[in-house]
Amino acid sequence: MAKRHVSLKDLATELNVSISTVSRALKNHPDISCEMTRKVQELARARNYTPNPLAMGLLRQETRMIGVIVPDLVTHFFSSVISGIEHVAKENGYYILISSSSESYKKEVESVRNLLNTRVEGLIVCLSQETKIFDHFDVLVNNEIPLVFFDRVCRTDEVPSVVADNAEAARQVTRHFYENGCRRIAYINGPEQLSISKLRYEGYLQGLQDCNLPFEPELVGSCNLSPEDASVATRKLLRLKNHPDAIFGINDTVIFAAMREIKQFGLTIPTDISLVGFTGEFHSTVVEPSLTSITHPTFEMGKEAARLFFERIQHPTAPPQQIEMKTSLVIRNSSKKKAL
Amino acid sequence: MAKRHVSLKDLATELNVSISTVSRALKNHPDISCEMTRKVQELARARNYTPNPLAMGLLRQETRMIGVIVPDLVTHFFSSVISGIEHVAKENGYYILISSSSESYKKEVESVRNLLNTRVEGLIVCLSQETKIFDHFDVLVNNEIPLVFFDRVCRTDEVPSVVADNAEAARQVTRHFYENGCRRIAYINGPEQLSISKLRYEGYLQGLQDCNLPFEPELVGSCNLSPEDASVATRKLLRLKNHPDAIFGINDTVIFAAMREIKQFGLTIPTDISLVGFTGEFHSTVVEPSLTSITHPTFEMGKEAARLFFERIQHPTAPPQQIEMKTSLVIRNSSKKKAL
DNA sequence: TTGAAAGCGCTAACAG
DNA sequence: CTGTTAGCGCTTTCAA
Repeated sequence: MAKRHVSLKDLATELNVSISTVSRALKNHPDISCEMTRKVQELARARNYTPNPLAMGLLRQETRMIGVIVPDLVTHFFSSVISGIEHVAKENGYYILISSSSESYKKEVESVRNLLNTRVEGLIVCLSQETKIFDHFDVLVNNEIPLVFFDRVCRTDEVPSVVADNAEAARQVTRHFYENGCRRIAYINGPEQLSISKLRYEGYLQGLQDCNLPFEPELVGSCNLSPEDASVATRKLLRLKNHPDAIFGINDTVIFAAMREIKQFGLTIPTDISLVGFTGEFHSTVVEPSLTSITHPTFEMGKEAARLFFERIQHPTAPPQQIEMKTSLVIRNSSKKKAL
Repeated sequence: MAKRHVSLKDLATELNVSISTVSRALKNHPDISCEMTRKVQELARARNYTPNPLAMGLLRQETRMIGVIVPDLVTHFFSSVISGIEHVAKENGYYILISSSSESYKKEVESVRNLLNTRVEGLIVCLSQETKIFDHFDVLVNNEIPLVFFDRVCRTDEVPSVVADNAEAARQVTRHFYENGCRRIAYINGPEQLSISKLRYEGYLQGLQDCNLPFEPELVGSCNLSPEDASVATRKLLRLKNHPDAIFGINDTVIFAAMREIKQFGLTIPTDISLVGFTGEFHSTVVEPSLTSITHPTFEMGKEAARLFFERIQHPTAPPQQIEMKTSLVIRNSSKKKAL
């Protein structure tokens, strides 16, 4: 802050009045004479006065800051959700403080602590993939500090959350495969503790039932969400005596890795293996073949999360809502079997 | 902040000592008896005391927050740079306040104002593509408020900055094309006011000279950085009576759009047209053909920017450095002409 | 219609 | 070794 900002005191001194007069004049308090009010406001503008949020924060016990914890900053999904959060936050005069957990439980716990120490007014969080224990949110829940989860959620009976219609989407994908002639439909899941893993897996199973397809355990892979691990899982599927004719991946990273492996294995998409991902990536359209995928309204998810957050600020004890965002299956070339 | 955090006063009351004693004990002041120090620190831990940064900020006139303004949040380049900034900021106990200008001059100006009003200690900025006037940084420069530019920069004689070796990289790309047999090398530039546009264009020209290739104005396109505009620019190149046999794009968005257009036009990459981008995208490897590209050390750029920022905090009036990051040309399939 | 004073949480100079 | 006091910028009683 180098050169100090001008304060009420500065204005007061210059006008030879008291600080409280200036304070009141600035907010058009009826007690103050029009004359005075005008003079003060004029000077304030001239001197470029803006109230010091630190002082206000100290006084009102509010910082107008929201802490946001995401597993990473660089994937499209998270940066896009953050963008949505930022949008609504800005509308409400709030700033967001972003912290990346790098998919690490330990860092997530630290981030919660640090952000609270910074006196954010609450948190919007997407769980790291390692997180299996949820105690670190006790402080928030017990003290009625606003908390909202998105995408990867927990404790939904106590904490409001925003999610995609995960199960339904996965079910739809499975049926889409079936309708395109696939009969050995594989699924590459994420870490089992993640809500999205559970739900998308369930949807997959339901989809199989819908189509009267048998469930075959060998067709279900899983991975932490790294490209490397996804490649391993894909190769395992490819090496089955009877490889799948369709693969559904839990997210972008997984499906792009799978795509690479399939090509490298010498198989053709979609002729040999159809592929569908769960992604909002711009790049779905730029890969070859273009990728059929379930598309999140990511920006909207961020906006919803922020909206829930502000509701929480208003009514910290209201029963927690869960908002389910509709996804849509965008059909491109990776799932269109040749002549049908 | 719902339930108030515990304060020094709370601890003092509970221990029946003065606030200053508690304050000193907490920082192991030699004046305080071991006995007292122990007792205080124990209680502080038990009550989960953490100093209130608002109070500290007010007192010390520092907020430990850096404002970061980027053109957008969702492209890999920016989210990755932000990630780097966050990393170094965290190491120094600082938080970053992110604001997106959405490539709009007006929003950039607003962001500068808002962030300063929030009392960030300084700004790290990448200019919006619309920005041609740089007055909004006067406040910072004149008041010695730390400011660092990255990637798209201005006023480099007054403000420290981090950039890629733009000209050199573009020159290298041009030569790479030449060495692979291309003779009609096109370049799709960004808005001319951007430093990166100027420099990469210069590099392109130098490259042509190096190879003794004539400069042909019709081979230079330009666009704002949207996919749509990039497509238009590409189509214009493709419709030349004698279309280029190589295209270099100023960034990811442009080159991916170009890739799509070329395919749609019925031409083959790299046989008909070689393609090289300026990108750090993971997706370079997933498109078909895989994309040869100049790769930024984006995360490192963020770290450097933050480092410069902290130097600036230390020495606000030191002569401004410009750090040039080495890029590297990663050769993949999009630029390998068949039999050479 | 205006001013004085207290207090938000903290530190530091000054007393004792 | 510990307490008192002032002050960072602001709002808000309470007094005048």
